[in-house]
Amino acid sequence: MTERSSSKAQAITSEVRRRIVDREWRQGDRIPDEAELAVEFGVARATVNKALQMLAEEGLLDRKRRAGTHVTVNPARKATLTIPIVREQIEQAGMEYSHRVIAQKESPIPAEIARRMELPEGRLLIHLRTVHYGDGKPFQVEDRWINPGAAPGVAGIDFHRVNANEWLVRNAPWLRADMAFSAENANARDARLLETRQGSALLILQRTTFNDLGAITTVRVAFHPGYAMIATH
Amino acid sequence: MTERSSSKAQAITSEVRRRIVDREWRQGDRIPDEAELAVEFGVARATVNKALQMLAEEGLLDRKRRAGTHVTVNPARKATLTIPIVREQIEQAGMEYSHRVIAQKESPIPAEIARRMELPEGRLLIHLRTVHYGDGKPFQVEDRWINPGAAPGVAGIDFHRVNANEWLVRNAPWLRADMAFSAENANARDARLLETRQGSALLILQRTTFNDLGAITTVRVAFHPGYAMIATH
DNA sequence: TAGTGGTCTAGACCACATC
DNA sequence: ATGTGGTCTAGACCACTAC
Repeated sequence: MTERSSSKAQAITSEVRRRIVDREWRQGDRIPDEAELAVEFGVARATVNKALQMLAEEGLLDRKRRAGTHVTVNPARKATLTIPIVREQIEQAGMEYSHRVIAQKESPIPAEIARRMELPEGRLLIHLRTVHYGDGKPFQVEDRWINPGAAPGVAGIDFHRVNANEWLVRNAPWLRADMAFSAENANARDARLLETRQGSALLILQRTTFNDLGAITTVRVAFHPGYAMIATH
Repeated sequence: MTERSSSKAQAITSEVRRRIVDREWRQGDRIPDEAELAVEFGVARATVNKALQMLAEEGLLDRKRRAGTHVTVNPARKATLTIPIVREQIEQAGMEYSHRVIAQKESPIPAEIARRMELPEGRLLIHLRTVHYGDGKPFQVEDRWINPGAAPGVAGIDFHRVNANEWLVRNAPWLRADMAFSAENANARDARLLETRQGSALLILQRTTFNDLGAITTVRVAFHPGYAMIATH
């Protein structure tokens, strides 16, 4: 084995990855079965199983009962994004965090929001618009709808004093989330709040979270121009 | 246990998730240790271990030796994006795929590309610009640099005939990838190729891949206006 | 230093897809 | 029908770190 790692399973993933990258095992090839690899590497089959399952999750291997394990032909690229809590992100960058609530009120939800939250149109939800700043410079604008029906206790909260994101994270854990990234030209309101010119390209993140009571919250985040979201693999 | 699932470990993750969402176990709480849960659920400790490790990877639990397992206080939201191969994506949408190579030539790399690829400035690489179409409508514009030093055999390929993305995926598997999403206003060239107006907000994906020989390729993909990248959790 | 999670093993049985 | 991966078990030892 070329690589020593913290664990045997890790060492096996490294070695299998190497064989694939060095094209000893090519796309579409069937690789030896778990029992054979267990003998080759001198470990239990369960250890090989763990290693190969990690690589399958990464998308490098295709595994099927009876058919065996094959090197994936067209690996779809998977990327993991971490969407941090705004305040933490800003503070980690060494800037001072602040935020300003532009509006907090109860409103009937428009059709688009109803669709995203899988709720009937016109339902009364809490509508919240906030700007988050780093060292006084606008970092992101947040347009959020909160469903008290799925977030008990939210009705009495004054989000001028409490950060909505953090209150929700702490008090309404979710089971499922929908998320989408896109780009939009800044409208007049975005431009004003982000202190940029109308038409600037903004990275937009839309996220809706659900628990067993339904949609908790949906939010549209517009980042300041030039912001890039980094992913890893 | 409330939920029956395909496997015991899955059933345990569901039940633990339920206890967290229902706030039986609250943020910061220490949960029972693996041995106790194994007794409660009537399974081996290894099975509990597998279940809790899955939840820890998801970010719902914090696990430390000796300190035990705690419900994460500020769960950072993780999202997994799948970046499909263009052709497959277009065909899956029921459209006919085509592409057009705008330029293929050897050029010295500019500073920005050199930095991204961790190569010396001025090195001669293959520079490729391609537009991908769905039913004849521009879907994305790709501006790519390929390093023959890390992708042996690439020098002789005519990318007018072979799709670069697919050739690379098949012939130069990577070990590491850097990736970033951002938004840019369409420049004149983007606008012309995507058949949109200059200044449109475009979702931009930049990706650089590496193997043990160094950077294989770096690419800037500009999607057509309105495109959204969907993530799951 | 002791309690907790991390990992591994040898063996077993099962589920599934292909042969 | 049979070979392959999926999962589980009981037990063991180890590595970390909070106490």
